[in-house]
Amino acid sequence: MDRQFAGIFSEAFMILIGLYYLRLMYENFQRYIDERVALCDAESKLVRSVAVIKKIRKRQYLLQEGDVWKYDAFVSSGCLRTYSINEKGSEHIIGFSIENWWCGDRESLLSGEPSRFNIDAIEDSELVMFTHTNFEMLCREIPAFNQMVNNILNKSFITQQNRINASLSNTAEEKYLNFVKKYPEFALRVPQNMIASYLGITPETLSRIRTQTARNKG
Amino acid sequence: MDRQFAGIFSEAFMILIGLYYLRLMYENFQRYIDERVALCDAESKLVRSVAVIKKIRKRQYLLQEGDVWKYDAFVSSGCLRTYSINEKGSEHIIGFSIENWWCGDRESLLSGEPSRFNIDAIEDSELVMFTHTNFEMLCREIPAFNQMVNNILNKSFITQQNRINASLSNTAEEKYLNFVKKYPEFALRVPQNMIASYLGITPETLSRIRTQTARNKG
DNA sequence: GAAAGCAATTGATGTAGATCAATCAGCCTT
DNA sequence: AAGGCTGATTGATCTACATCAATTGCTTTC
Repeated sequence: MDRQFAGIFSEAFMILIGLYYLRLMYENFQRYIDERVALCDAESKLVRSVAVIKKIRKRQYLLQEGDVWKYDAFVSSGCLRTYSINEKGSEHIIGFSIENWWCGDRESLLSGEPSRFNIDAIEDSELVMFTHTNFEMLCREIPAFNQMVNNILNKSFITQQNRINASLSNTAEEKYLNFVKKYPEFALRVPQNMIASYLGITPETLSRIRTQTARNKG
Repeated sequence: MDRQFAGIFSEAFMILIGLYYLRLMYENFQRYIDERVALCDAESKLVRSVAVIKKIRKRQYLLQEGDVWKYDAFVSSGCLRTYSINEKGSEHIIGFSIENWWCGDRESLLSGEPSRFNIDAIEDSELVMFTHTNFEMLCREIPAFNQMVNNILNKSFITQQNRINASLSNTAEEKYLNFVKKYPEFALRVPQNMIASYLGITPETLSRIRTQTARNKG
């Protein structure tokens, strides 16, 4: 009897912990939204009602090449990478996503074609996801939400433009130094070989660049 | 008396020709819109009422580094390039815009900061331009217009994503062959040295690639 | 706590593509 | 028709970065 009680208790406890975590994970997204737009109570509830929370472990795939991507996904904690694999079998990292970034393959999402990219977790991660249908509904129903999404898209566009410019104009060393300046968080969390891949250089070259610049600084 | 009449006549004639051209230039934009959205008469007129038509000559600047870009610009004929100049003084072409493309510097437009890019005409060109304030008004007043703009932005984002992927994954030759496949119009109209700059290779390398691939095809 | 993976470093060597330089061809100008 | 630009081609050489290979220090795993 005692034991049974303990069992029930611990089960209930686990459920509570589970709910608590879910709340935490969503709260980060809530905060992100609140910082950007002022939603009324009904609107907030609408958003919350279609949000799906997903946890994925380090090394786990969120998307595999060949699959169709159907979500809009917000990273509430952790870190993921989006990358392609070319015919020669080498990986090239298109982008990283940490807390408060979005991730996914927009091309596959909008075209309905299978993705040419892979996305996997570099750290255990937590996501707030929306099916694209729901996401479009939110954009339609909540103009301010739509406006926010638009801003994000605009910013991403600009970021990519700058990355293209950098890839054309800069040497390997310049690319790395600019990267560190622009994304110091990444430089600390992401393994060096992945940063190299993102910059379009080999891990060996990046290692040499680092020892050289460190030497020059004294 | 005769001569004076001839003068007036020819002047009126020139004005008519001028008006005719303006109509033509705008018509291309009108067609572009009509292919994408169904606007009612009042909406079409609203768009037309804030459109400004601009002609620029080959080699003329549309935007110079350091200036703030304030427009949304549609290319109704001709061809332009957007490029940056790095500290070493070398030019790098970020993008080309031909008929039915848009051009400008979104970063400067949205941030209000001076642009780091130059835009000039590769051919005599005709543009339909909107001040950003007017353009935002159109997006606000005409939901379908807003939707169209959003689609364009999404597509541009995807295009850039793919360009980044190509720049990381492909050899110079692959980049060129993909470029020709994807944008055959450009390959014909744009001088080779500019294509090289766009691809991030030197004109010499591009020339060698071309002779080699031609030889291989027999 | 040994074994197995994985990431980073360092060295030796290779190469795609850059740079430098000269020539050539097609133009616009006068 | 002649000179002057601009862009393309070709050759010789150079170099930034890649590739290959070995070593070392880690985490992860059983």
